[in-house]
Amino acid sequence: MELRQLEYFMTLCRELHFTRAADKLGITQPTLSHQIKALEDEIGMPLFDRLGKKIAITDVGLILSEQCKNIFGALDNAKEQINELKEMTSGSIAIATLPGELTNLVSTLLLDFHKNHPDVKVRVISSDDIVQLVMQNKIDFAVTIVSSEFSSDDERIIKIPLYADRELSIIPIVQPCISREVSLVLRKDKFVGFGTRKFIELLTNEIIKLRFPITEKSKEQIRELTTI
Amino acid sequence: MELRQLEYFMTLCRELHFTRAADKLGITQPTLSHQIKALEDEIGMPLFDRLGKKIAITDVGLILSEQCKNIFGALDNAKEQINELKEMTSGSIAIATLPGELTNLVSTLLLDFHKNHPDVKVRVISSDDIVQLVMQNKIDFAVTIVSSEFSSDDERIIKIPLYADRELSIIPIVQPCISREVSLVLRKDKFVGFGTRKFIELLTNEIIKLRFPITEKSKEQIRELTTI
DNA sequence: TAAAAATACTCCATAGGTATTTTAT
DNA sequence: ATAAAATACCTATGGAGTATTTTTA
Repeated sequence: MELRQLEYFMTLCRELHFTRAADKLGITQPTLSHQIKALEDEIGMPLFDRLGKKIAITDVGLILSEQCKNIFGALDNAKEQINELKEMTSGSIAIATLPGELTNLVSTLLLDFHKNHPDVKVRVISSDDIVQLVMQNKIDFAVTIVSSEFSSDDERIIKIPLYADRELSIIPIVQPCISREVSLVLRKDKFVGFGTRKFIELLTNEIIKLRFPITEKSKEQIRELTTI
Repeated sequence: MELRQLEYFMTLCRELHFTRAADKLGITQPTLSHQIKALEDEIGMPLFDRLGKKIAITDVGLILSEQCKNIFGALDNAKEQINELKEMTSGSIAIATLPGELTNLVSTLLLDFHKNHPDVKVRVISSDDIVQLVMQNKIDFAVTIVSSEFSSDDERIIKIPLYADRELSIIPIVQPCISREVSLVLRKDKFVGFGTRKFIELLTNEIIKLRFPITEKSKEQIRELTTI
């Protein structure tokens, strides 16, 4: 069984007409007949009922066609995801972070990223006036700390919260809610194109991974405090 | 791209060693190298990093392998389902029903079944002493009305409720609960083998479909009564 | 009898093999 | 020095084509 044969089969399912299906596939009718027969022989049961000039799909054919939808769906997914990756293997990305811990955090991630995508030029800018840089299109996106109520007056700006300090607020008595959060800030119109979306996914995953132990530790400390 | 190549690819993913993978596949190492290269050429990116003697899967390879799992999963499903159908295309089935409406119901379904599986001999017995027939192995299974508390003293007997009259009991004032239900009765040791399982699935689906409008209508009537 | 599918055969593209070279431990 | 992958080249299976026959509406 080969993908080519399944492709032929699915076209014939749609057309229910050998000559027409063969035409759509850019092959001749005898070739299609042969390949369908080969499939049927391998399966050991007919896929179509030959009712004179008309043909109809059998139960077996129906089962196969259902699974073929999954197969070709998976192939499409693979192609789409790979194309996203391809877009990441060239071009350049400029990122800004607040000076301090965040800069180190992002830098570490970028070392890994550079290893996997050596052809992508990445520039990291450490600045205090980050949102301005995003708005002026000087950088692709920024990782920074903003108040959780932050929303830019510019509609093109998107804020993606990565983690919030107020995680600790589950015990408000011990630690009052700090309403600020580490966020990814970027322009809406930058969100698509040259693999930025994929890169952001990667970045957020890694940041969440990195921060997780800290959060855990905090929770542990809180639990200790509360179980006295 | 062909299934054969994806098969090769998945084996190489597991082995991470061309010679060993080729050996497992029953082909030679150069053939495997060729086919993997052909895949990589078609995709336009390497699937494996060649690090001297060791090889490692790339991000692209990882994406493809994930989707391949879905593809081969779908193929396995197709094969399994088709094999179930195959078992249904020969042999014989004997069914018993209570005289009356049920017999007609089942007969209608059997006409369709016979059309799709002309090689299967189906015998329908209309009898009052149904459970006895099942227990004596004289029939494969029965569709009958039993009390909802029914359970045979014979451990080999299985009861599969198809639908219950007490559906109506949601408004106990209008229609008191009738604790009897239409059930499929069969022997546990008959449950597997020559497609009986698949046929029961088909039968229950059809019966539920046939009864559904009636149930719906009842529900409608009930709603009308209650919304006065 | 006309239109569609099946069959018979021929051809060549490519999967697969053998022999060898290259490369990295 | 050795083990593994890549490369070169050859072979042959089977996918695809043309010509023809069979079938049925």
